[in-house]
Amino acid sequence: MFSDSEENYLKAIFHLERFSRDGVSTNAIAEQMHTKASSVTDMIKKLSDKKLVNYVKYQGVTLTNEGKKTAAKIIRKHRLWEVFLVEKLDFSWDEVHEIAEQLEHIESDVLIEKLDKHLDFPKFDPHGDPIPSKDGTFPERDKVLLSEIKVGESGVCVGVKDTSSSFLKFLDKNGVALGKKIKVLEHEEFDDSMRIQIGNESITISHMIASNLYLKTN
Amino acid sequence: MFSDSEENYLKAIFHLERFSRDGVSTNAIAEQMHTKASSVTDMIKKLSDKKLVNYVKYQGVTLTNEGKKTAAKIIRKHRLWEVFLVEKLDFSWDEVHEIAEQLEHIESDVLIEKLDKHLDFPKFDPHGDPIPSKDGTFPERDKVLLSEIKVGESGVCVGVKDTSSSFLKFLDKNGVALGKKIKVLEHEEFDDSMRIQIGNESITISHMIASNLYLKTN
DNA sequence: AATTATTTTTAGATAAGTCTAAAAATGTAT
DNA sequence: ATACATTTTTAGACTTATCTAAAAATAATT
Repeated sequence: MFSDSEENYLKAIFHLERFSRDGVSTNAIAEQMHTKASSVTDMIKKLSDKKLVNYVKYQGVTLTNEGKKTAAKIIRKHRLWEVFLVEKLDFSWDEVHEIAEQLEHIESDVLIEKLDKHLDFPKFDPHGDPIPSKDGTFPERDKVLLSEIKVGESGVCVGVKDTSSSFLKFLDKNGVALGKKIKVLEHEEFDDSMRIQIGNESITISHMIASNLYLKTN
Repeated sequence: MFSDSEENYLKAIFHLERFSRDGVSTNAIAEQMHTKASSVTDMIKKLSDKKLVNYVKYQGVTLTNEGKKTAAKIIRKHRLWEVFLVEKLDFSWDEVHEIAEQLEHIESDVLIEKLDKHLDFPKFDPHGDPIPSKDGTFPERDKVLLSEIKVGESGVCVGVKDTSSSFLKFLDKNGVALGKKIKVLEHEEFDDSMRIQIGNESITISHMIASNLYLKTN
């Protein structure tokens, strides 16, 4: 249906659209895709011809409904494959991104529905990100950044904001994982660092860390 | 490492090499790949530059050791994915080829070893074809074509020669599957058709069918 | 408002993979 | 062995996706 490259652009625009009120800029896409602005313009024109984005010269792009649906489908595939890699093949959550980047382009509707079933219809991927349903809707979860939680309160870790390998490795090293209960013990005004309880351990984390961890508080 | 196209050519040459004493001809490759002879020549030159095939103009090609190793690796991936699709995702054996054609190009050594383990190190794919090991060696199985088996003798179905969807569908329809016991009841001299016992049924099959089914006789 | 800086687009080039049509080499038959 | 047929290669063109460098449009600053 669409080339890998087209799919990657759609995905990038989808992610960028959530952080920009109006159109997504050419440069923003170029940075996200690690490519040059001129290449982006070329591709945007093609996507526009195919009615996947709304494009006005010099004004950036937005996804059409068709574009959004297509992007959601790719993200669905990516995240389902990530669940597979972690749950079934025993990968750790910081190793799966590159492989899922490849697997997300495999074309077969039957495959992805069977995979979904095999994984027992997961709603969130190993990083806590929502898996869109077949029709493109994202399940919502009321999650709060750890940095917003008051001393004495606690929650369960349900996701990360930053998904870089180095951050995920840091979390693993400190016993932080999805499903773990975290309690805020202290909050240092000066630098917004926190002491938190996780299992039997109590560790100190920087604001940088706390503002990239999502908890579900109930 | 190699492009999808290069990998597909290597695979095609690998399969063709087993049926031709000397080099594989350009036309043979073109037919196998559903492409034109001129395209084959172009690709052959590239593979030759990369030392994956031995090429002398107008003389056809043979795979180098490196080429053979690479081809075996792709076939390994293809067949492991086929096992996954049938065993884990509940596809039937006639539906998996096209999807495996895509999955075989996913690049990750760790992935394929973890998949192998997840599948409990299978030696044969759903069609009974051998899965090469990591180092490129193919497990052997002493199998005989059903057409070679004498009246009164029996064996267990372990593979097919033709793997076309229409043939596999025919087999399913007639209750033939891997692991099924088959006994030869009659052999018609005139057209080499056979009456065979499979489970409680007895069916008549043409020579065309019998010469595309492998049995293990013991 | 005019100038400077930044962003975006265009123009032209390159690489991979494919094709058609024509030329060259090889194989076959009288 | 000469002529015909087939196979293979070459030459040139096309598509997709990318790039650099220059031009055009927009944004920012004095």
